[in-house]
Amino acid sequence: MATSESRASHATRERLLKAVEGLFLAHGYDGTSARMITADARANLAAVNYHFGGKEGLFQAMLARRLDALHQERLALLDAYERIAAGRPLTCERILAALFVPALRLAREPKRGGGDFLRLLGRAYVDPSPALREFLSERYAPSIARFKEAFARALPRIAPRELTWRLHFVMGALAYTLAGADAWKLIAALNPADASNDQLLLRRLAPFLIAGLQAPLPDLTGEDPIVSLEATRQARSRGSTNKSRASTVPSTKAARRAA
Amino acid sequence: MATSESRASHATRERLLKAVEGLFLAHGYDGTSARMITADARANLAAVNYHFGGKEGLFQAMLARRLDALHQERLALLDAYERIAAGRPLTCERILAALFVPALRLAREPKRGGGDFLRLLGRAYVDPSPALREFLSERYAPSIARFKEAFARALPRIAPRELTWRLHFVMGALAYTLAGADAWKLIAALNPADASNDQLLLRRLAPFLIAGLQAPLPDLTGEDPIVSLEATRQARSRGSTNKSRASTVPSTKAARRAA
DNA sequence: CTAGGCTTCGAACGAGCGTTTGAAACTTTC
DNA sequence: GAAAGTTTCAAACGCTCGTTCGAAGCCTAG
Repeated sequence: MATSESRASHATRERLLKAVEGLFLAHGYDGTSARMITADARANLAAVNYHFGGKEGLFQAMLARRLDALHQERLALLDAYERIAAGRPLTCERILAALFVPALRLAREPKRGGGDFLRLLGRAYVDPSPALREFLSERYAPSIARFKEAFARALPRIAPRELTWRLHFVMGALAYTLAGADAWKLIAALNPADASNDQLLLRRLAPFLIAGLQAPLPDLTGEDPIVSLEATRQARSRGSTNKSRASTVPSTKAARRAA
Repeated sequence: MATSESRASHATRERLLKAVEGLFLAHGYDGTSARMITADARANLAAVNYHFGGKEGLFQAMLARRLDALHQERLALLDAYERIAAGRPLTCERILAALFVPALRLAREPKRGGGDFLRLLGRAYVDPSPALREFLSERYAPSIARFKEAFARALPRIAPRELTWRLHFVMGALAYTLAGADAWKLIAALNPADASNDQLLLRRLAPFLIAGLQAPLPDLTGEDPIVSLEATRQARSRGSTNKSRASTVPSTKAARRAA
């Protein structure tokens, strides 16, 4: 003990983490190779395995460094709210605030999160690689469980099974919207006071998520009310623009015969 | 001419398209290999190159088959709305309806879309592979341009540059939310009348997107109103749960020394 | 100054990747 | 039923992947 994790500069470690952060954002897990990372970090190829045990370990360390802080603050905020509530169930608004206020705060802290934090959150949420999916779902399962419990007390009418799905949806919509909101912020690049956009954005997002959480269970059994009031006839009767469109994708057989 | 595209059964082509659809949904572009696809489709490895010219061509053909129909219906609906409007600008609600009503309709048509259509839409939108990103942005640029033009007429106060960003955000939020809404639908797996959930979902999403589109330009210049009303003190003063957390990710140096 | 633990380095390994090839099998046409 | 065209097949190609290895370099403590 006390040997590693402390003394030396670990400059290479830091450079690798920085590099993999940017590359993961741009290319995802499968699209980022160890050689790309070490080239970007100006480190030797073997450094990934030496410092992190492999590509998977490097990505997990990068994600843990960013997301541990997020879930830590989320739980702290949830604790604070529940202490204030003194036993009574929290409102959905409060629980949602505990979910995304820390995300916004970290996005504004260059040290623990940074400007790309929200985009990183979105990427991590949608990346299909099992190495990341398993890591995230395992490591943050306790945090998710705490929030699920809070929602269960706030929404006693929703069965636990359904609540699991809805919470999953909330987390997804949150990550997705925040990730999108990052591009949003680029709009105000000229104006340095871009902060309140986040606040406005979430003020609008919250009612949407709350409505979704409280939505009635599927017992309306209506025939098919969908899309009924919206132009059922137009798009069908008209042959649309024209049908020459599909030819843009070559069928390749013709291409090979030509050669 | 007239030789290909028509006569034979093309059963292998169809099986490959079906297989790549499911595999892309589960593993993304980089995570899906040609060998996985041909194994799943019970076809020879070379079939991918014979029928589609390569892995990239197969993915593009699969996406084109699903998304061409979407954008075709979107444009047809936009045309219909503009014909009714007779020169006057459309409302944002109408334009948004032209964007996502076709998506919902295709999701309910097993032939041209299918139950996984919305998830496929989301995956396609977030996949980081250049082969897909370039293809999508090039092929559907005209469609996007048409909608941007419609929004520009509906929102004359928003500068074109900003509108580009906001439209991009709308498309993202739409795809993301619809993709999330698919998991949503699994809730009602028991109940076959799960249709109106989509409608409800989009009824809530539309006001959110419209508010975002019409949001005032960043001129509030407030100091830093963010997160001010939400628990600035609690999460900081308290050391949160405990700091033993980070040990779950091994530093690998210790692991290697132990061996 | 020297010994010993970290860290870096170049080189190589086996495995899996997308793609190519030429022959075999099948289908269609006359 | 032979000829021509289309599709399938097994095998191999060159390449990149993540990982491993032993030697060399570096820093620090004795």
